[in-house]
Amino acid sequence: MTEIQSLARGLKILDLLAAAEDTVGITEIAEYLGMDKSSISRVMQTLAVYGYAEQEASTRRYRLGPQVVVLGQTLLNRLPLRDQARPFLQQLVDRTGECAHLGVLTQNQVLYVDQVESLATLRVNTRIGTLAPLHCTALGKALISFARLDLPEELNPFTTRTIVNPDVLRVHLEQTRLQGYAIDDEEYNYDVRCIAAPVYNHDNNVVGAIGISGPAGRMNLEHIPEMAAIVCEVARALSNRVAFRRS
Amino acid sequence: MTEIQSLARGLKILDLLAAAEDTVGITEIAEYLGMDKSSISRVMQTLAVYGYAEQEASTRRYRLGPQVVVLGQTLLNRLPLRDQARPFLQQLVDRTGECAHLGVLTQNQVLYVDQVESLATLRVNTRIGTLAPLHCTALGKALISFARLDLPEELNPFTTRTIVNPDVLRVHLEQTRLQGYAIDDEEYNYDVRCIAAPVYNHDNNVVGAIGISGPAGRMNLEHIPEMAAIVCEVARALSNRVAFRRS
DNA sequence: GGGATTTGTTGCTCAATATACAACTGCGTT
DNA sequence: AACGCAGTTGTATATTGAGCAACAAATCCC
Repeated sequence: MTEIQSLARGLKILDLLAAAEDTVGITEIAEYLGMDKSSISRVMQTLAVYGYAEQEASTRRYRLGPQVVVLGQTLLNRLPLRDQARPFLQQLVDRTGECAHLGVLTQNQVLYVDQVESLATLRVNTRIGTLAPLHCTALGKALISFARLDLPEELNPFTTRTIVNPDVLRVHLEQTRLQGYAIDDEEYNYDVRCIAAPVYNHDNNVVGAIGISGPAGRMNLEHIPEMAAIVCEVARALSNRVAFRRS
Repeated sequence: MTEIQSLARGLKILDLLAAAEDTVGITEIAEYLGMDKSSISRVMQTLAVYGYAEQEASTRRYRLGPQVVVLGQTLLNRLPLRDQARPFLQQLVDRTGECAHLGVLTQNQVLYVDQVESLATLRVNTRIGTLAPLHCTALGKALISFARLDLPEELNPFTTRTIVNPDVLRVHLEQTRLQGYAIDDEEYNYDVRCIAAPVYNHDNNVVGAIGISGPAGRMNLEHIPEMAAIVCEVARALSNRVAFRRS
């Protein structure tokens, strides 16, 4: 694996620009990458020429450029699942009162590609474009368990409830498969529970997962079965739609 | 201006991946850039490592990776104007029945950063993430005329109505400024007319523009004044909101 | 089914080029 | 007004990325 260093530098800088709160100066970037600021200056000029970065005229500092939006939306618009899922996400919100999300598998992570917010004052907001781990989110667990994928190598803990033992996780996923839906019981964020179910295409491949997230108070353990039933029902309806099956 | 070539190549490839309908093979890319496929192979590996491209397992061809969504959404979420504008765009749709858009200026182009669709059967759909020229779109003309920016160097024609003469455009923009709103009268797309007005912050700087787009039939010349009045009113209300002014 | 063709990956060499240093410019500060 | 700080530009050198060629793998096509 030969990695092209100057390209990799540029991409790392884009990541850095995204992680930064606001604009970033060339000196900071140079420090961060352990390089000379003159080199970074030229990298930034290149990124700017192609619209991936933008220099603020007044401060000469840099931020992400419009081209990243163009690319991001291009990819999102290319997911037909996304348009199809929208009304079903809305239905989930209407029927459960919690925020609904659509996730797909990429690079051993879940990518949240759509979201419908609930009207509740206290609500969970996972923005579109978020990447999250597979082993401790409901969407992620739905994806790996129903698509029968391998476990991720690293099972990092995020809360004390995160399942970090591969054997325990395997059993848990088997159980998930049997019950037809996945649950995240404060395994990624404290006070947040999620329920998710898979979406299939006409070849019976898992193409994504939809689910709801809410505060642990409302999503308490006795409500979960009925909410899960709704999630499963809507996910099944969406699968039928995706697979061109009628009803 | 010293451009870093290997980075530039990577960025060009991202643009290419976005322009492509579906996946792209390495040979095609190499041909397109006039390079050896081995070199491109390594570029693609680098892009893939950082999540900017993704290789389809079955065909070994490449597409955009999830990271571009992450970056794109990061930038969109960083625009506070976007969240603030949403209900005002909705109001435009409710009151005019046409699609409403929010645009900001970047790199001498308008970037469409939000959209609310109308319910009409025949409607104009300009997706988020679209970049469009300044001189022949209502949003673009609103941005340059009210922000008193220089004209773009190139005034490319898109329809027979596109204004390509700088002097004519200057007069037109002056008129736009006087009447308080900008019009695109089939200057970018045939059968589409748009109306837009600027949004100001508390320093009285133009931070964006909002407007509506519809088929020329409904947006006919006698309806435009009343629709323009609504656009101006809503844009003013949004400006007040943005500037923390009350009412 | 199997040879042929197309497509993507890897090893290796050499020339192109990206890097660091240093000098320069422009801003803001004290 | 002088200083200090941040970003840009010129230039020499060593790194590194490009191309060639061989390899691997998948697809085509008879």
